[in-house]
Amino acid sequence: MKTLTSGDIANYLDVTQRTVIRWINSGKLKGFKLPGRGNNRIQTTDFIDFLKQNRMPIPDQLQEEIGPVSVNVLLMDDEPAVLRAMTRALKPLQLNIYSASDGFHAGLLLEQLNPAVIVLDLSMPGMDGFSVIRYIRDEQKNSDIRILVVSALADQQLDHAMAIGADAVLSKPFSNAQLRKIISEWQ
Amino acid sequence: MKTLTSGDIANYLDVTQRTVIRWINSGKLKGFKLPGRGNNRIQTTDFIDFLKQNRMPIPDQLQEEIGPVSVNVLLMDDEPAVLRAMTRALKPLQLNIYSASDGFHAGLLLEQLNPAVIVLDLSMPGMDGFSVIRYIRDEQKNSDIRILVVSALADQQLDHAMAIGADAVLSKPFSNAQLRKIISEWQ
DNA sequence: GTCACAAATGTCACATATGTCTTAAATGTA
DNA sequence: TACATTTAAGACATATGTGACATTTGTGAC
Repeated sequence: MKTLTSGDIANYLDVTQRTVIRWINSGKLKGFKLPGRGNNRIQTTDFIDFLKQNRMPIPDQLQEEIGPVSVNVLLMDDEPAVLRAMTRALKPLQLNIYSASDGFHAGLLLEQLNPAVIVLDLSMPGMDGFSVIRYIRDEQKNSDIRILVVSALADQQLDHAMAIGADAVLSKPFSNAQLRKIISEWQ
Repeated sequence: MKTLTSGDIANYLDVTQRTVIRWINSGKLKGFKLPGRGNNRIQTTDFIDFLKQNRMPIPDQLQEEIGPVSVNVLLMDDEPAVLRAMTRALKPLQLNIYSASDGFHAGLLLEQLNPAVIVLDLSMPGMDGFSVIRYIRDEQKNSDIRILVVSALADQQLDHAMAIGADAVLSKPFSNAQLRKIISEWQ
């Protein structure tokens, strides 16, 4: 179990150790206390989660520890043709692109890949797109996932998607360039 | 009696061995001393108690020590009423019962729980029950999962389910006793 | 712009927990 | 047995948590 001290994190982020301790005590940063006087230890993975959740850059030294991170993108749409088109459109971005055409595989891949980005069609048979967004946003473990909603539904529905946690929406039909632009901005 | 040395614990917690010895000597961590020079030994259970008391994370390697692995059962059916009925029926068996009423949650829970048993309705909207069976049987990691198919479809379909990997089938409607009997035989 | 205000972060001192280093003895291993 | 490795303990160095207070930052009103 690799852990960091409050001082380590203070150095990483160029903040005072005092501040790190306050984050820990207020629950913003997960950690645990040694039995002595309560010196703090933070697991590296928890620290990285903390960084991702707050959209903070990951220090170079930590990048080495966790190895090269593969950026996974998960496309959810019930039309295979749309999936193929989006895959082609995103190919130049050098990401690992996976796609699911039904709810079962969407759920499977979401757990397996822990993707950085999800492109979600709101209207898939047997699966409520809104509940997918809600699920992701309620699971703090997944809360650093970026969600792009693509749909042919009315603007009102898209607004609702944004309200419950989507990071961006795109009305169908859209161009490859539009899709690429949004995704690439999240790298 | 499985015991740990001060060095073992130091490694587990990413602390100095010197610190572990201080915890033991101050009574914070329960242990006993060998007659020679007083080298310390700590029982695994005492160590785990210590971790729990101080709200410290339990290292992965020790997870197995803390008790029997729970047996998870995953029910997949699109009708909540059926899920509730099956849950009630299986309650006496003392299992951890989870249920999914759509493909998305079915996939999620399958990955999360790594269940020992799956009860699968073949006809769920937006999800092909046969492809679920095929998926599970193709993934060797999941190959020890028992699959019980419940369905109102014709016998021919049930035979096909058996052919591609189901362990048992049950025609709807069925009794609580029938369901319990099959699941309990798999324990 | 600037003014005010609240919240977050920084500074400092002090007691103490933890780390470092060394050495001799115990334990592991063949 | 003989050798390698681990261990406990002392002495000292360093890092840590806390409280009280100073400073900076973000925000909205004017």
